Amino acid sequence: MKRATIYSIAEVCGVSASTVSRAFSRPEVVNPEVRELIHAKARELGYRPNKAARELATGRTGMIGLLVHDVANPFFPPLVRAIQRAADEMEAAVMLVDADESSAREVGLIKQLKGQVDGLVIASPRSSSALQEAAEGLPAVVVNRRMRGFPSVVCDNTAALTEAGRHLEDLGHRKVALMCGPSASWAARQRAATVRAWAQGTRVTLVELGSFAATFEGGREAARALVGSGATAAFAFDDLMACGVLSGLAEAGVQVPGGCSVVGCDDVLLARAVTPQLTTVTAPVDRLGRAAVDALRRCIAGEQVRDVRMDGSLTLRGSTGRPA
Amino acid sequence: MKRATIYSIAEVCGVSASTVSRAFSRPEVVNPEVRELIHAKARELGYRPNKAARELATGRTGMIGLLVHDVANPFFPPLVRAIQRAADEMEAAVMLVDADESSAREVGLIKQLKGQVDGLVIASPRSSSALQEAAEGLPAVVVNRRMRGFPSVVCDNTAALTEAGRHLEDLGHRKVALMCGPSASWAARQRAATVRAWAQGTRVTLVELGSFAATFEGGREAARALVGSGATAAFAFDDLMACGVLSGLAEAGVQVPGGCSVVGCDDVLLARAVTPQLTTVTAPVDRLGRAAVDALRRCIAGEQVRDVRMDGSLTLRGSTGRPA
DNA sequence: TTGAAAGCGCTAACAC
DNA sequence: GTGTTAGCGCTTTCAA
Repeated sequence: MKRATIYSIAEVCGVSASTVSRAFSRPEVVNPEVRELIHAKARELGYRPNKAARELATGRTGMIGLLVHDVANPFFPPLVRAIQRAADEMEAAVMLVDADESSAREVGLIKQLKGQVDGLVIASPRSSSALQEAAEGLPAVVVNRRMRGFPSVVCDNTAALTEAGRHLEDLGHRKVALMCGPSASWAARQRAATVRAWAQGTRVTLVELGSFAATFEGGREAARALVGSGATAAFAFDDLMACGVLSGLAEAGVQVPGGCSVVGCDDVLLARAVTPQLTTVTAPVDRLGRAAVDALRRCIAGEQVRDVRMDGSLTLRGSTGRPA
Repeated sequence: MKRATIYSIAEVCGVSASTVSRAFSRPEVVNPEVRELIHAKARELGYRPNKAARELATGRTGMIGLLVHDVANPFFPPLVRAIQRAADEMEAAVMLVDADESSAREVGLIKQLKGQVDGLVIASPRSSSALQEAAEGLPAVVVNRRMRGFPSVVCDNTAALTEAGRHLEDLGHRKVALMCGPSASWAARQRAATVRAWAQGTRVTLVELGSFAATFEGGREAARALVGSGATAAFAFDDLMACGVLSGLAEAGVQVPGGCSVVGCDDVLLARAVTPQLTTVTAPVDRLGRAAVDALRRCIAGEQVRDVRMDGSLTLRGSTGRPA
């Protein structure tokens, strides 16, 4: 009682194995009647093509790798889900690998992945030339950062962050803190640059704090720096940090938004789960994931792929308000 | 300039391909000198065994599937990470598939996975006979629930929840709410049963609310029910729900823990990110993941595998205190 | 439109 | 210890 193969089907249908193969891979070239017969029998026998055999013959695995910096960071799971869905639609399976926050592991993982996947989506905020080198020869796209040598799919937060700045200014804030993320992070640099650019030519004084780790703890640390800064509002690098800031401020007895307003970035689940809920920049995660897979598909097909950028949007919630 | 194969190495070394194959798969049976030569040349040529070929020959893929109900639920990412690490150590790759919270999708996914993986870790809170049927013939273990027909690795929260109950009683609570999770969830039933059992024979009156969705929103809904209940403390099904409860209580103007204490379960990242931080039952996620992979390995090897249970532990934080 | 046949890279008897 | 050989299941020329 073995699994059905093209041979067993061929036998049942009285045709050759190659015809069965073609009935699936290039249906249009086989006689419609024969094709239908083959499909019918295949279904009946529960035929499922053997991926390994196909891979061995074609060199294609039907899998795409997804390298994430740290699955436990709340930004990633929705992205993983989105990528998975998109891959699903193109009949590809996703092999997830978590770099465990270690850039060193990343290059090892990529090398392992090579030959196991047809292409790679890199969702890692840090760059490294070692990483580029490791991915050499493997079609790959980078998501949520730009990186030399790879097509990228990024969320552009410029407009939304600028809007957030104006929002703070409108509320009457005149001294705003910028709590920077890790300088190795592309997104952190981008966001910081955006906020600085916005502050130019406004009546707002920008106080730069940090950098801090892009973690909850990093945010608590940032809060301690924030308390003495005199700022009445603050941009956190991301929502995770922003939540840490909320926690730190609460501990210091500072009301939010009365004593200090806080703006996050990404709009992860967490952002809605804290009190007050975070004003933040919402990233179009589903679209990012879909675009990444799509770009990768084209990479694999050998097409030239252009960078994709899509805008984040400002989402106002309870963590911003008038200074007391 | 093609990739090295056992043949190219064989040629360079002046031995047969089988010897090269053996030098890797069963090194002890080949002449040490020859073996070293082969390994040296292999390294030099950058040889990486072709997984597809091996799979085709052996029938083993070297991959394990990981079916999660919803990666975006904060409970899962750390588990995914742990499983991944453990799999890594046994040279297996993890294929993650997200059921997108749909039990129906789960069975489809399992069928797809079949033949692509050597075994399956099922991390899904809902049972279904369809699921069992789908996994028929595929070595599989279930994590964080028990399920007929599969070995399971679960966190037993009985002791810790009971301890939490005593803690509340000691603090002076006499009316405690139990906010039940989805009745389809094994964990929800377990936890509810534990809390009920604890309440028996104490001076505490238990008020059962729900069931509610195991989501943040479900928690907010639960909070509305909680407010009118007269309870001064509440067990939430899990941390996510507990966070929703905090949010709902804040909205209703109820202080935590002064107006109402809240106990969560799982100790996800979120639990520490909210204010006040949640008193909760900490699950040994890393050990759960490791045990699951280990059990699966043995399943695949054909060994008889027994259920594994490990205890959760009570973690006291700010969300519990004396009733005002 | 179909079939025969070679081959993808590796493993696993089996014989030496 | 080592080589020979026969597959694993599929794709893909090439002929018919």
